[in-house]
Formats: sequence, structure tokens, C-alpha cells
Amino acid sequence: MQIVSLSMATAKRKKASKKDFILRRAAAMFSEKGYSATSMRDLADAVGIEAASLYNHIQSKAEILQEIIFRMTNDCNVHIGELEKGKLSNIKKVESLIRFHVQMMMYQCDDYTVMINEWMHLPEPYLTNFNIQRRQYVVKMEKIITDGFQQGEMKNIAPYVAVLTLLSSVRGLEFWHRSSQKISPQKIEDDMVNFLIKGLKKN
Amino acid sequence: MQIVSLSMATAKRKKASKKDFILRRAAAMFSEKGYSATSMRDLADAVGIEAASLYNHIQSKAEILQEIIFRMTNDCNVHIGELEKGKLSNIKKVESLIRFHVQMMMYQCDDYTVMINEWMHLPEPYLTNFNIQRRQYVVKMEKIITDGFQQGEMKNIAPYVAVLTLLSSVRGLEFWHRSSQKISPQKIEDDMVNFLIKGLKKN
DNA sequence: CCTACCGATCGGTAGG
DNA sequence: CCTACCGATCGGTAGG
Repeated sequence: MQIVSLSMATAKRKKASKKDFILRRAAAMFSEKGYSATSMRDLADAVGIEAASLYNHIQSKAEILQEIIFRMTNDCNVHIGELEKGKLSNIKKVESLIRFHVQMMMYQCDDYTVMINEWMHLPEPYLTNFNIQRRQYVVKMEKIITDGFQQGEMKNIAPYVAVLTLLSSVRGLEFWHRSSQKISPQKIEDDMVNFLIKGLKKN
Repeated sequence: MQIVSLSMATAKRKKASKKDFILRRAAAMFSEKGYSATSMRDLADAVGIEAASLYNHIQSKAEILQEIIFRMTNDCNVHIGELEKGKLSNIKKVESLIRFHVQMMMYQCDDYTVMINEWMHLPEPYLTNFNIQRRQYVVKMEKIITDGFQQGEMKNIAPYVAVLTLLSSVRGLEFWHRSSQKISPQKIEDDMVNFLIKGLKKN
């Protein structure tokens, strides 16, 4: 009984790690060529198996996209949830959000890029789910900026514009990631925070 | 002779305007679903003809993408060329660049979005050509920011980070464009300029 | 501008 | 995990 459940756990772990490997390769290819331009045969080649064998680990091409994207949205929701519970000043909350997104773009570049560039290929009902989550996330960010203005920490900039700008700025790092990277991740992160926070902070 | 050349000119103009119509529809669809996920049959439906008939106006699917993208890169090059010849302060040059990109995103949204999101589907040698042009454009922007620092107008922010941030910020407006647009184009443009220029300006 | 059609490739399944 | 294969759809051409 013990041995059975142990070997089942092992089998499950092995299978999960092979699936993880497929998801990682898929994220890299979706990020580089796009979801639609990546075929299951391309992906199978990158994984080192036949296309048909992929279906022992995943159910469909769309499922791969879903898993990549909703793993990311989950991380984002966890982070902003902790911010909401925490006691940072609003300006520090914005700084934390910028650093969080910059770090995702630098250390989970493929997954993050797939989320921002390929979400429209999610099949329903996942597409609607994603759009709702993104909308909620934006509203939460807007609230932080509105609070920051009302509490005298920030300038009176339209929260909607600020949030769109903050979120999209990070996308530029895609090119940094593909380039020779003469600037260190830490310096990029600090420069970006300094640059963006200056547009918000009072004084 | 006169009549012949006149009717040829008319025929040419008519053909050009039908091709323009196809390009506009294509830009809208490439922008919404991506280049790879848009089939020539989808496009033909949107234009109102059979798929085969498209080929009387264009040579290939890739040619459509090329025309959309290189029309935009040409506009960008013309604008920054005029800036280089002009006598604006460096900070005013940056402001002009921001306004130019915001306006492209607001008034030529489909073409601009296709350029930033679908360039990787250009076939060679166009892909290399595009990458070279983008690199040159970034270098020109970096020079303006470096000059601005040396002449005491701007803070000492890494030009590379500033340029990546400025260029990618505009991409957020994609969501504004798709939404109910409660904020006027002029206010969006001004807010964005204020927000981004604050991160650069000294004082 | 259409009908008819091409070979290639797509996501995915059956069966072992 | 593989071989063999499915119907659907792809970009594009021939011929009128």
C-alpha cells in the first residue's frame, strides 16, 4: 500500500515534470513565433518526440496556452493581493508593482510574453475569464493610484493612463532580453522604477 | 494618346484604391487575430470577393504584411529625419516623438499594431531590413537623450532604458482604443507626455 | 473576378 | 511513445 502510493506519486511527479518541460518549450516557441505559427510538429521536434506523443501529456494545443497564461495571471493576482493586505505607502505599492512586472519580464520572459501577446488565442470560456481577470487587475492598480493622489502622495494624473503606461512599459524589455544585455538586470530594474515613479510622485 | 494615358492612369488609380482597401481590411484583421491566424479566405470574406481574386491585387499574403509595415517604418523615418534637421531643444524633440507615436497608435491603430506585433512574420530579406531600420531608429532616439543629458536638459538615465520605455508605453493605448474611450484623444496624449517627460526632465 | 483545383500542412485520433 | 492515418484548411495557381 505504501509502495503503491509512493510509485504513483513518483509516476505523477515524473509525468508532471515532463509536462512542465513541454510547457517550457511551448512558451519559448509561442513567445518567438506566436501561438498560431507554432505547429504541434514544431513543438514535438523541440521536445524530442513525435507529434502524436505530445497528447499523452496534454489534451490539446489550446490547453498548453491556457496553462501558460493562467499560471502567470495567478502569480499576478497573488502579488497584488499581498499588496492590498500590506501596509506600504501607495507610492511604494506602485514601486513594488513595477519591480514585480520587470522581474517577471526578466526571469519568466517566455511565459510573460505569451500572456501579453497571445491571450487572444484562448478559446472560450477562457478568453472571457482572462479579460475579466485583467480588468480586475487594472481596477486594483487604478485604486492604488487614486488613493495615492487623495492622500497627497502623487500627482493628479489620470489613473487609467498611468496604469496602461506602467503595464506596457515593461514590454520594451523583450528587446533587452533578446539583445546582448550589456546592462545588468538590477540596473534595468532600478532605472525603470526611477523613470516611471518620477512621473507619478509629488515633488 | 492623351485618352489612353488618362484611362491608364484612371485604371491604375482604381486598382490602387482597391488594393488600399484590401490592405486596410488586412491590417484590421492582422491586428485583431494576428498574421498567422488570419487566412486569405477570412480576408477575402471581409473584402467581399473570393480568395483567388485577391491575387489580382496582391502577389502574396506576405506582400500585404510588407506593405503595411514598411509604410509605417517610412512614416517613422520621415518624422525623426525632420526632427534631426530641426532646431528644437532635446526635451522638445522627445515630446514630439511621444506625441507622434501616440497619434500613430490612435489614428493609424491597425497599421501601427501590425508593425509592433507582427514584424517577426516578415520573410527574408524584409525581416533583416526591418530589424536594421528599428535599430537605427532606436540609436537616433538614444542620441537625442544623450545630447539632452550632456546639455543639461535631462537627468542621467540610461538612454537605452528610456527609449525602450518610451516606445513600449504607447502600446498600452491598444486597450484604450478597444475600450469605450471615455477619455479624449487629446487628453490621453497630454497625460502621456506629462507622465513620461517627468521621468526625463531635470527639475 | 469566378470556379475548380493543387500539394502541403494543420490539430488530432486509433491502435498497438 | 510510435506508425499510420483522418478530415479540414492552408496559400496559391490555371484557365476562362
